[in-house]
Amino acid sequence: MQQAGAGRSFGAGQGSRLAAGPGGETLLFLTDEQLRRGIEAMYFAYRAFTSDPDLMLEEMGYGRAHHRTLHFINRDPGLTVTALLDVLGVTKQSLNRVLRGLLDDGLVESRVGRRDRRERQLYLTDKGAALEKRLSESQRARMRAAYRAAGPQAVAGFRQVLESMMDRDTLRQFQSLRDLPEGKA
Amino acid sequence: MQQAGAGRSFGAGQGSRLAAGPGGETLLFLTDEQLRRGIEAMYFAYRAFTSDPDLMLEEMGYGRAHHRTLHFINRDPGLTVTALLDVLGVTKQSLNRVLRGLLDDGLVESRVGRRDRRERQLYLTDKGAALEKRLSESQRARMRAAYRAAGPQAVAGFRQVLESMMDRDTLRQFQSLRDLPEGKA
DNA sequence: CTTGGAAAGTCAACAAGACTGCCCTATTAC
DNA sequence: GTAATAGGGCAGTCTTGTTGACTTTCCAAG
Repeated sequence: MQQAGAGRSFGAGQGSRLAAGPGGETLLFLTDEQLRRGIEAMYFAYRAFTSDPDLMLEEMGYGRAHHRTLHFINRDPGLTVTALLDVLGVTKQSLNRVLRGLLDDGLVESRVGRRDRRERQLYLTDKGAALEKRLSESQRARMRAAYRAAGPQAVAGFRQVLESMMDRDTLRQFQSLRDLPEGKA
Repeated sequence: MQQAGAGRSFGAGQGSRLAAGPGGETLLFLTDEQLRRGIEAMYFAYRAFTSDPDLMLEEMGYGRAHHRTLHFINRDPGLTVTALLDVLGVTKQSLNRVLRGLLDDGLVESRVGRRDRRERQLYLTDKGAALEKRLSESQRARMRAAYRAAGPQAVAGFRQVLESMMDRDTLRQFQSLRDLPEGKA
């Protein structure tokens, strides 16, 4: 094992100090330099994180926006365009161009809403699901490897920090995405 | 305390199992769903993470590319254009437009290299340093709050996972950035 | 039943920030 | 003296985001 650099990580033990606060809780003193390292780690990791799907997408004329669209339709089949707009945080026009491409290429299917016939409910076709699977599997593989290399405690910490970094609305959005539709592999 | 959602985090204790591997090392069994949660957390957190600087930048007609440029010039004053190109991972032409803007607006200064007069060494002006400070302080504040909310162990885990997520070259780049120039506040 | 408004789609125009390819100068290295 | 390197500039393209304006479809309240 020993995935890239797993052994000699530079965690919180390097210059940061712990102290008991007035209420007894543990406080962390972090230097600006340590925070900056965290910022840079975030930048580089995110870049690496998106690099595998980006390569596949580029080959077939798609971009990151297509990936995100496929991802959220896959996670919540039948969601409306408005719901998708909300989770992606982009404008209708911006999404529409991407969505039209996916519809034209037969990766996504748009059905008239059952409750409200103005709404369009979005589903992946088999072809779309296949691409989504390819894309997400590459990211899962990277995430899995990182998790394995860093260990269970690190995984918990990773998620805690990421969640704490979100602002209220984003966190709410993230958490409302909690429940998945079916136990798909 | 209790920054947004810090308390009820969904770390590794929810469905993941630990087991002793053949060599005695601890193994983590992660479901695809848990990995997907990690992927989404990364997406939402990164978006939140860049949102504060993005707002400031937009007000003054800059973009994220300007931020990154200022960041790396600030971290390593006097670095050459090629070095900056390398760390940003973009093309010369792409950087050039951004860099020209910063030079024209008097945020960055370009001096002829001392060793090699073909090279241009880049420095922030006072004005540039002031903007960089504003931008990075907003991100440091967010990072600091997240670290405080999540705790020291979480911080270590966060960084371990991020590092493990980088591929070889990215990690090398990240780690070669290790040493900072001076003890600036 | 009509009308107001919401949901969705479409068209046009624009900007940032990536890209490629090509050309040019200054300077260093061989 | 020539080749290679560092950098800059110009032209054009692409993706993905943005506004603004307009239409169609459709539900629901008057």
